[in-house]
Amino acid sequence: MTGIRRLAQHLDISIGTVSRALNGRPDVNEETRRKVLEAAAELGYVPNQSGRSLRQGTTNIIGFMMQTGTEITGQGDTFFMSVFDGVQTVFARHHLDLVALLCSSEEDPDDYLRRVVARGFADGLILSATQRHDPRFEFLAKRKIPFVTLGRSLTDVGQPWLDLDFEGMAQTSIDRLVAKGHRRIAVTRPHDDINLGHLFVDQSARALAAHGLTLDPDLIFSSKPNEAGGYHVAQQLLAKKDRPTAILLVNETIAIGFYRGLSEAGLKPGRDIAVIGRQSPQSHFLSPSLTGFTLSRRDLGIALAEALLATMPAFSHFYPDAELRKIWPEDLVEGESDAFSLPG
Amino acid sequence: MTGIRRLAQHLDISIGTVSRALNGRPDVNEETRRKVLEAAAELGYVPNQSGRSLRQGTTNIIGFMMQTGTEITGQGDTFFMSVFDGVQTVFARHHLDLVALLCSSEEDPDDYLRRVVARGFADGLILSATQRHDPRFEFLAKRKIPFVTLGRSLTDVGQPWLDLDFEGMAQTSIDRLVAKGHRRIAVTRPHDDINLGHLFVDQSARALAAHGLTLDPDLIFSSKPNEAGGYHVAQQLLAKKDRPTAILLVNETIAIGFYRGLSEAGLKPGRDIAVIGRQSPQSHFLSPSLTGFTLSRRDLGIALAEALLATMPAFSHFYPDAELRKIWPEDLVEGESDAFSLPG
DNA sequence: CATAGTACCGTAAACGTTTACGGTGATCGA
DNA sequence: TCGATCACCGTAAACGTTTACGGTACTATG
Repeated sequence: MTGIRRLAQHLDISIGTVSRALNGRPDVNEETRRKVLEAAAELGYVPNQSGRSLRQGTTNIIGFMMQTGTEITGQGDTFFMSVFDGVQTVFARHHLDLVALLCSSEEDPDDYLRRVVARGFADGLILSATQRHDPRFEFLAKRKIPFVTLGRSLTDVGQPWLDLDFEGMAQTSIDRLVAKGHRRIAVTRPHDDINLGHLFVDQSARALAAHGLTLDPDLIFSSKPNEAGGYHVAQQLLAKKDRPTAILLVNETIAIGFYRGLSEAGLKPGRDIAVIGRQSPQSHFLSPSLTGFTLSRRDLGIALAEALLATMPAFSHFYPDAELRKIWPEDLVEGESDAFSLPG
Repeated sequence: MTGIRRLAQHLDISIGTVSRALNGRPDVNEETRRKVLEAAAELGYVPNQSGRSLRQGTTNIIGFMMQTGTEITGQGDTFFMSVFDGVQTVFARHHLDLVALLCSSEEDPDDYLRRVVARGFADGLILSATQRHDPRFEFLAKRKIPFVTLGRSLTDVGQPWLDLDFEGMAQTSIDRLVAKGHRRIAVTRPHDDINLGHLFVDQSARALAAHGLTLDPDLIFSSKPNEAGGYHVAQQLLAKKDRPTAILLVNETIAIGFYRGLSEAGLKPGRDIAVIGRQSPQSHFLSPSLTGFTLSRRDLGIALAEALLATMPAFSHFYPDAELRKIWPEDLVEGESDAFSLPG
């Protein structure tokens, strides 16, 4: 005798009533409900998730898909941990659990997702590292699995998304640097086809064009999103004959390596080259201090969770006016790294 | 008509045979097995996990419990991502999935674990951030849930564990610094009751004692395991009248903040104070280069997975001689940060 | 008092698997 | 030819829930 049956026997009532009492159904006497809850606590009863989800086709789990490989690690770390925390605070209100679905670097992300969905693992999903053309979107849409993405994509199936304001960052940065007299400005972009790279580079080019300048294709540096990538960017940059006077770093983690690369060549950000990047817990301890964009990762996680729940029938009424598609604003924190300016 | 029943109907055989074919049972004709597998692939059939786990009481999921809070983030980031990758490569061989169980910073870890277990969420667990006295151990042992911990504890319920060699690191570091003439050596430790702090500090004291020296309680700095913690340690250290000439940093992430704190006061590691810490992807880009310990996180993950599986009846025969309790060796990478030495 | 309505509860089916058990036809040895 | 063995397959129960449905006792209403 296990589970709900044990509880029912202990109370000498039917399992149906026990279930109703526990699930807050109206048609159960408040007195018996009290007894049931009491006994459940006493016996440490927790509903078996397999039985429950088999019956209702729902798992109370939301999956956040991530890759465990070392390549993506650079941006996967503390950033997501903080986002998770925001997501959790929202989910906790609805008794939903968040788990990170860890796709091994050895497995194809699309295959992995297929498996997860077919198994009926989660009621909803959060995707990140969205590719420019992302087959996962259509797959999920076809199966009617609610999901939200952190990152826009050209593949649009009507799902909600949140994204960082890469275009705004590009625009603001370029305007700022041009105002300081810079004409030859470099940008970085991730090495893969992740969508944010396109957004950032394209907008940088447009912003430069608005000032009558062009983005030299030779000054677009691809880099892996980690410290080593930044170091490599510095090396590439230093090898150029006609060195740029300013650079935009799209990724948060590469600044550290980039600084190191510069300093090994005797160069200093803010004195010899203007650098604008993005803030992170690590970058706060760079010297000279980094001029860069910042945002509340926790708030981002909250918004992400709300956008997802707003599209799930069971929860949508809680979030009637959630922002389903939002470009998240970022603030520029002024540091010393872009102090370098050129005579008008 | 769904699931296995659909598949069976499509092939015009019974669901029992389909199930046996898919699960590799011996008593099924190889020809029919081929047909079943073919049809399964064609129709994209994947067994429903709820049904399966309800029946067999097993989930094929291993959970890695983590906290999402920002405090622990400092050590939760890239370190675990790499460990995950190693764990995954082992699990993939057995069709086990690894998920990260994200305990919100707002929830008590013990309560969270209780919930996870009661729900029958995972077949096995990996715990990290082990406390000196960790109630989770006894709880899991009582329920006979297989688990392995990353980190020793005073609470021993016979479970396998792997741990970093904090005592070895302390010993090696102290010996090395004493040989360079240092007498007044500071150490750091995590701010909470996590076990590794005790191991590290105690062994440092013993190692000093072996040289006839003592560990000044005033030179034991508690810090949060992140960059800000390191910065704070530097400030505390600089405020001492009788400043130590060397310091051991137990955590990987604090070096960056510590460096920054020193440099703001015009001090330089390796010139004004000897620093020994632990390597991380970030620390590679510190200047002067950090003398510190390193290890293969991926291999650690592999060993962790093997130790866990060795204690699970269904898999133990695959790992007859897995190391169930191992202190993981680390290598010292010599950098410039401990170049500072004192006259004999 | 008869009827309708209400509040509460028990019964049993259903979710999708796995697997013990039994059954069928074929092969084989005597 | 006949039983025994074997390879293979179908049947049905079971895992722990939820929930539609129906039933009972009580209350209200006329």
